[in-house]
Amino acid sequence: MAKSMGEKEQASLANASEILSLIASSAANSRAALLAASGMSRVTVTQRLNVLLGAGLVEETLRTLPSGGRPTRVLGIKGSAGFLLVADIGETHIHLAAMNLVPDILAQSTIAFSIAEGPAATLQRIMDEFDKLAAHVRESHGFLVGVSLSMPTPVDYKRGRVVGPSVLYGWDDFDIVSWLGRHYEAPIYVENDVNLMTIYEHRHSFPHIDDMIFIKAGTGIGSGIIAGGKIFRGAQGAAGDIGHIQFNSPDAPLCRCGKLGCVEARAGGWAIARDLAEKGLQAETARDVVALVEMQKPEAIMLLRRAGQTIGEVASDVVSILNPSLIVVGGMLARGGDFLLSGIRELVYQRCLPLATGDLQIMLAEPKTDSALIGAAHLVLDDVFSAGKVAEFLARFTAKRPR
Amino acid sequence: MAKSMGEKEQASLANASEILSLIASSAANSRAALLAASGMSRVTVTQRLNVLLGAGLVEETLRTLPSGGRPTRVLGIKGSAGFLLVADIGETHIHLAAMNLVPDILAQSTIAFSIAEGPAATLQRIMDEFDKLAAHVRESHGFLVGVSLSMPTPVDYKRGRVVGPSVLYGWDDFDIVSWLGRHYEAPIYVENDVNLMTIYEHRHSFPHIDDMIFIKAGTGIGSGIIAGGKIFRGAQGAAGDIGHIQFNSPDAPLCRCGKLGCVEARAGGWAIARDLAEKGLQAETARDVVALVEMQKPEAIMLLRRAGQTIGEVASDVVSILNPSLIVVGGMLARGGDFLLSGIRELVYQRCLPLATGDLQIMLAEPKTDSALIGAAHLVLDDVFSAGKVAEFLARFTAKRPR
DNA sequence: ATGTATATGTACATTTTTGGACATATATTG
DNA sequence: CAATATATGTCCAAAAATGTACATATACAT
Repeated sequence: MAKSMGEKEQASLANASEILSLIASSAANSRAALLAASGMSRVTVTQRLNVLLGAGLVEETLRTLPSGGRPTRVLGIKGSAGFLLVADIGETHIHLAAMNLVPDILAQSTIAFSIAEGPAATLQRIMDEFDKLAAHVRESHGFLVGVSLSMPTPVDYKRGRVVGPSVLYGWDDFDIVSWLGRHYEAPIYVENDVNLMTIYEHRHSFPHIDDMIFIKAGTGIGSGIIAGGKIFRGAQGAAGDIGHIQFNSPDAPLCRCGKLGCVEARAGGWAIARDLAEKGLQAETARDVVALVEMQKPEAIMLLRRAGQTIGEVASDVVSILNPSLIVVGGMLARGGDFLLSGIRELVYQRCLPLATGDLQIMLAEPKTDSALIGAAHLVLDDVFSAGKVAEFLARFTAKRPR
Repeated sequence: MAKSMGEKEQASLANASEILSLIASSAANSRAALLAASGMSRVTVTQRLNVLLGAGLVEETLRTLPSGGRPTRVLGIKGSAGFLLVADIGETHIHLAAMNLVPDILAQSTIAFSIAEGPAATLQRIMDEFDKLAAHVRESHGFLVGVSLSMPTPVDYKRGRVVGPSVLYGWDDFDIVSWLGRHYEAPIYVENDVNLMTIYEHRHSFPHIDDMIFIKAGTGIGSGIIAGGKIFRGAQGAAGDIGHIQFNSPDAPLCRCGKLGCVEARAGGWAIARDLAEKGLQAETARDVVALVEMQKPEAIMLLRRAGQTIGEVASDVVSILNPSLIVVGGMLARGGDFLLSGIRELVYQRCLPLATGDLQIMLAEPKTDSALIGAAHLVLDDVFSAGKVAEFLARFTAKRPR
């Protein structure tokens, strides 16, 4: 009898997948909205929702919506229904975290990273660290929902690996997803850090904007594209790679990529530091550049503004091509205040047609260290709860939780 | 009793919407595929499909797929289940057609167009001409499914109107969709011609390519973007407007838009004609330019190749930003043979990172006069049969057809 | 406090959908 | 030609979803 009960509930959970997907994707956050969005009858919605509430996957939040009558109870995924393991691989350090499904960071740590170690050894160290982090949360959040890695390089998202020659020698074409997949019974995601920061900005600050660009101006220059409300990756996952667009000029500087006159070689943090050093100022990194700007050094301010103009030049191309309604500028250089931004705005308004700039907003991102990490969590959650994959999630949930 | 039968069939038709959508969108073209795609039981699929077959909306095509057993009968929308009225407004002429749902052209005509007439008078003349065309097909294709207009200007698709100052003085912000909507009981669509040509290329020649660009090189220069398998329009419908991206150079020519050094002012048909005329050759239009190239005039060949390089320069920006897997080049200048194409390829391969160009194809479109018209039809059909709108289509179908 | 509006739960008869089981159609293979 | 594989139709009992009616919860307005 107990078994048949278990089976029954399992079956019901499987049926509740559509409801779960709607709630998780924020497509519907109340019973009434579920009714409208699902097209199912009230009875069915109630039943399936009750299954989800009973299973602890969904909860009624404290928030209610005024309605002129009994207030609407707002529904949401229960943050503690599971946990995620995410890691942001930088050029010198790896930042790791265990997160709930909100997603909030529950536990985090940082370990050193050396490219020389190679992918397998590095991934092994990440797994070891993940084990420690998981130990903190496994009791309270029982269920590993997904694993997600942020990479400082181009990533072919579909194939789950780093592509193209990049700062990570030896990682090119290493099948990260398969390697990690052998050790976890949860889906693995690998994505480029700029795309993840873009997802964070979109999901966190501008969820209702469908077409936007995030520009990361740090050591290098990169961007991420939200098109029709979703991250746009292109054929190889290389979309948004604006750092190596070239401009002709007599003094075109040599870029790290071997070409002349790339945006990055003109406006990247390393390029500004190079130019400052030439002028006798102490600067090696993007952080140094910002420090000099904060110290009101006129050379640094001038170069940051000029970098903004260069970025504005590509940004104006992006605006002409994509016609976004918002450009968010983040990365270390964006912490240098409005000098960068005003340079960007200047060029965009100068070079784009009024049609494209009429409703265009250009603004700085709020400084946020963990944005790639949180973006990596959103990536997992969006995929796992997507219409096509909720069923799979529910199957794993049912299999793993204690009966 | 007869009435209750009618109601019954009507109700069944409404239920068949999902099946219809799957067939119309080519997401499933056989009973087995419908089973898999819909998730419904075989019995239900059979029943609903029979309703659609009975109503004459869907048919078994003559084509079968080999299966190692009884061959799969391929299903498709019945072309004669309805008709479309489409018009392609050019700068001097309007090309109109009545089309079936394949979509094929059933009847067509061309009328003169003068901008001075203004939108209301022009639309009235289009409607008159549509009436004549509809007379030819109403008997055999009873049901007006949709009306679609191709415009030679930027269009805000969502708002259904021409936007921005353009060659169509007086049309800016005129609410075309509402105006026509008062006269037809069918949905009205208005879209930019380059986007429609892009849709045609995608749907007709490259349906399985998800990320591609169509560049129209004619009098002006424009482009359309397919991102994730769908046309991408941006916030105001101005995405793909590459003709007015500027390049700095000492000799930057003045553009029609008032800026200096736009792509169009360097490589558009009018710009090449201008340069040829300066060299003493007889040329006013893009067609003249191509004629001179076909006559092997070295000046014309040189300028066409240089135009290709200029277009290649923007194309390389587009590739860096969007990472498409295909660029198709069409428009009048594309009929000048490979000179334009080789210029484009040269610059793209020179300026883009290998990651983005590795799997990139760049090719000429097949010359096709009606591509905007057919694209306009695809636009209607894709929307009308989309998951969210099939139900509405079925309701109109049921209401209009004779009982 | 009372009335009204909206949100939400539940029992039950009715209608739909599903899962098999069984039957037939039409290829390919030997 | 027989054997086999896949495609497809249909009957029927079982399961699921729906519509309806009735009941309760909680806010706002008077």
